Amino acid sequence: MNKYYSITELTREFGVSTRTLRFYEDEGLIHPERRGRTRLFRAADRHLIKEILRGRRIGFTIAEIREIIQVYKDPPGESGQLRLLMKRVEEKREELHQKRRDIEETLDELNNVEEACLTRLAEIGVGT
Amino acid sequence: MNKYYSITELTREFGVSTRTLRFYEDEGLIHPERRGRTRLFRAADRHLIKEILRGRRIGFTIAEIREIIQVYKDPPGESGQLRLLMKRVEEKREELHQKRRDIEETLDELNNVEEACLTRLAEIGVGT
DNA sequence: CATAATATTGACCTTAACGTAAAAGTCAAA
DNA sequence: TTTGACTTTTACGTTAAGGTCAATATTATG
Repeated sequence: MNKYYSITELTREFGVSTRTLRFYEDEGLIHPERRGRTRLFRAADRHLIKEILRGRRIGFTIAEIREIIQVYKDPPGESGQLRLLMKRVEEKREELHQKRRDIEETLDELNNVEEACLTRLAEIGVGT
Repeated sequence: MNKYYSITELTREFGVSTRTLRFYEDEGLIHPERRGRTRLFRAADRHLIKEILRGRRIGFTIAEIREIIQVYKDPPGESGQLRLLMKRVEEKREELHQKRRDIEETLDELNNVEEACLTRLAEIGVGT
């Protein structure tokens, strides 16, 4: 095991461009190894990419994602920093709860739209 | 009743700038009335703004939001269009489901971070 | 060995969603 | 009447997150 992933391998798996992965490296989110100039991605990098993309999907900015990664890499030791972090965590939680409510409401609306479509189709269907 | 809202009234309620509301008008999302040059917003506009901002929070683009509003304003009558719309609805639903999963996972992670903080704080607290 | 696939860096380009600043008009209150 | 709050339009600026293109390796394979 201990496999390496090539960049295109990962772009195919995740449906992103090489530019995107290089961009994430430039932004300090990932740090693939190198053989010569070529990037070699480890399972850990792959996993990190997965998390980055998840963050992206829910609307986190690169800066926010970087911050989160930083916290995992080296968590704060001082109590003031810890409290600050907890406050930020609480804020993010609120934000995500709101987003979840937004999604629920929108899903309800989509259901309504679909039903309206079906009703209308049935009406039309009768006359066809 | 039948009240009008001024633009600043709404910016305060929703925490957005006047630029934003004017932008939404330029983009054809809302159509406030006018008295002279001044915009007068109705309850319906206010409600629409609420929906626009909800869409924004879950990552919809202006174009997508406009499209949704359009569907409500004048739903397609032809069966081909209806089927197309239903397909789009299904896609959106998938997207939102994914997003909801992403949020759940991230909320779990936030919980972990918080717990780690508390644990660490307790450790430090002992020695302080 | 030639071709195709894949890799690199560097540089400029693009799009969305507003921000910001300028110049000017309206209206109420002190 | 002047100050302050609010309004308008026009127009250029900004930021994030990559896209796109060029020029150049490296590598595998038929």
